[in-house]
Amino acid sequence: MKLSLKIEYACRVLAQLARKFGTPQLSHIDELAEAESVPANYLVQILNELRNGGLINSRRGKQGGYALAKAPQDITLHDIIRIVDVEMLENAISANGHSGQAVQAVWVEIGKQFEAQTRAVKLADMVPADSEHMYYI
Amino acid sequence: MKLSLKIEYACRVLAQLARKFGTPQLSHIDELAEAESVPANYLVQILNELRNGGLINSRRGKQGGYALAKAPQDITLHDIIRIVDVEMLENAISANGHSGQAVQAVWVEIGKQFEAQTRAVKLADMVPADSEHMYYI
DNA sequence: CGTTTGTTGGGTTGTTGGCTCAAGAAATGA
DNA sequence: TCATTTCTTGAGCCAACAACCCAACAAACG
Repeated sequence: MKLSLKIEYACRVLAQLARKFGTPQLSHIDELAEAESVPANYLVQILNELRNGGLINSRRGKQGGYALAKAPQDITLHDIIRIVDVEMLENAISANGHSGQAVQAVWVEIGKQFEAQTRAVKLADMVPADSEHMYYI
Repeated sequence: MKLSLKIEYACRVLAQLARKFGTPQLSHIDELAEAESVPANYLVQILNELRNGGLINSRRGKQGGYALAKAPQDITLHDIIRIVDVEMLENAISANGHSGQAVQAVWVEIGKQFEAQTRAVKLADMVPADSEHMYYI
């Protein structure tokens, strides 16, 4: 399974934000970039998309930063992919050629299975167990 | 689920060859390219990889052409992908950053599921039912 | 007002998927 | 043996895109 760095980065950064969920603490870009080994200048774009997608909130100015907008149990992998790399979920295979229909049908089915799996995975599943700051339900 | 055109082409062309499996007929490139709407010049490469991968046989000269090397029931989608686009099966996600391990684990699992599905699909499943030339078992 | 943070939009750059082309080798048959 | 047909091999092209950088701007706060 091949995936874009963008998705990988988004998952890691969201997992990092999940650690502080429930606390009033905000994380800023440089902290996140440092903690999750993501280029800060690229992370800017990803965070913007995640905010526009409604997964995180942000505040500007002093004491500004980012925080999850929902509980880690309420964010699925599907949500993340849909926001940062929707192309991965679209099934772009054509039905051209004599065998196009039959081949397409097989791949559509595989695509459905994949989508179902992304819906089953929660952000909470991607937060390391040894997380120091536990979020309280 | 996003996939390369190369895989799409390979599936269609193999499905086309599957129709003639069991007969002594060989298909040549132009026929295959025409029947499955694949650029002939590109198809050359794909057929070479499939031959090197052991899925098809070829003969040069007059009355030359291509034919399946195995029965359509004995070729899996996994075989096809491994030969023409192995990258799709490798899981290239890193474990960098504080949350890298946990995120990687989730994706490795999804990758395993995907691989299992590709192993379950046979070339025979991609051959249109309305195929004129039926191969005999 | 000045500093700190996020916001926005525009580059840049290297890689590669998809495709083309041409010279060569083998098989056939006349 | 020669011409024709087919596959074989290797090289090269090109637009598009992933990944990343940067600078000007806006708002929050003390």
